[in-house]
Amino acid sequence: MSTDAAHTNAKRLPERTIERLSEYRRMLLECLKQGRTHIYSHELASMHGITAVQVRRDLMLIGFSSDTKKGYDVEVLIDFIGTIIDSPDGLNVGIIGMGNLAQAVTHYFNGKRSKLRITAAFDVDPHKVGKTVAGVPCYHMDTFVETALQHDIRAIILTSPSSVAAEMVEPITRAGVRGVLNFTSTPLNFPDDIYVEDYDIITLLEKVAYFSKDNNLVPTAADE
Amino acid sequence: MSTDAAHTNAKRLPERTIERLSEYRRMLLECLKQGRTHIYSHELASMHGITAVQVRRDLMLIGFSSDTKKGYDVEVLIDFIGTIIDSPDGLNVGIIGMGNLAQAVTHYFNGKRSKLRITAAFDVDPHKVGKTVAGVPCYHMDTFVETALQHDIRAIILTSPSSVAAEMVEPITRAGVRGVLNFTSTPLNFPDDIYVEDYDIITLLEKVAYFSKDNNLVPTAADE
DNA sequence: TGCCTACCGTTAATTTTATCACAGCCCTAC
DNA sequence: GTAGGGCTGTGATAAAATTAACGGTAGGCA
Repeated sequence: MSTDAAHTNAKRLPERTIERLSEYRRMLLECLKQGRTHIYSHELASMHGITAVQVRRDLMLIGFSSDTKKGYDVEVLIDFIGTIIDSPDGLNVGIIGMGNLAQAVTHYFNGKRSKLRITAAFDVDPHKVGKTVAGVPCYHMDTFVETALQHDIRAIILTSPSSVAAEMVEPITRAGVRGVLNFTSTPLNFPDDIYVEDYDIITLLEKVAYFSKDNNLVPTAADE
Repeated sequence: MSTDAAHTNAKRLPERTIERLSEYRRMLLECLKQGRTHIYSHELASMHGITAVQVRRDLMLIGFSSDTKKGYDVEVLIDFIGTIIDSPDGLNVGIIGMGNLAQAVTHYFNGKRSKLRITAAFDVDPHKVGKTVAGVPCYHMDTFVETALQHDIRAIILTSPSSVAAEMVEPITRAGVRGVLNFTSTPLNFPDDIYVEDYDIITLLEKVAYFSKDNNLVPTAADE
């Protein structure tokens, strides 16, 4: 009764499923490049270190089903995943902070087939503003809202220094952005209707370090 | 019978809890810097956009408990989290591929109080090998195994090009590394006793893009 | 001092996510 | 043809994570 789509039987896909779909697709593109036309669920699974059931379940969730028992048609599946996770007309992405990380991200995109386009970068460094950095025009942060609106930017990659990250919330919200990938180590309070993915590299590394330890258990009912 | 600690009542902490603990700590350090001595669970919670119950539960899981009702002692909690997620003597980290991403990661570490030390970088570019890049000595990838052993490197940040990522598995395994943070878009098959965290930036961005869409629901039992 | 508020720690319930198990069917081989 | 094997799709089950509920108690205040 509370969802705005309560009258239809619609369901939100699990976040992990979305991540895996993205990974499946990239693997499938690789397979396609190698001339492969069909692939079994267990093959796709082992490539990702997961189980075949997981793959089939994910595909079931998006309503994909194979018309043959010779595995999934690679090309068809690629397109189908695209209908789920892509926006039909693509989606413009802006990036705030044009340092090493931003340049790395931008370069990652080169050569990748994707409906995502990084169309504008923002920085305050006068050496970068007005130039094209890593193939993306760089604007001054002061002009963020109007430029973002001009470019119809819907998602933001935030790579500014953590110390100024909080100041970005207001302009990002005002520019009508719908999703934020936050590389900053500052948790940000956006309105609920903006999707935020916090992705702090220190946290990740500390997590890896924790699970790299020999002793990563915690005593429970045990006493001295 | 399979765990080496089966005789004690020990439990593995949830992955999410580890991530949050890392985030709590960084926030607490920030609070400490601002002269704050105590903090309530609901304050810590709202800073991270989660609930107070979640915070209290996480702290319960690691066996932390406050001796007062005036909130948690910031400094004490910081140290306690450290006893859980840090290795007592710190942990040496190596980084493979010294491009933009690696330099960004390395810079992120500067000024952060952490038991993690990036002590060696590896690349194949002769312009980088033998020099100090972002404060870290850079060795040739050919010398990886012996150098990693010398430095007692336990965790690896993998930022090489995806196309050669698979070739890194063997030397990393051979060097006795226990954890890998894989920024590559290639899923890697390490032995089970090596902890791997796959973090592909394209996947993340596609996820953000998906949840940025207006329509991210999937029909279930609904028909035409 | 003694009530009252509000915060903490913990158990229980719920929700979400992943795994198991199996029915059905296409494909292959004979 | 047709019997058998192997792959898919999915209901049932289990595991993981989050959220709710509540008793206990320190601290504030009259």
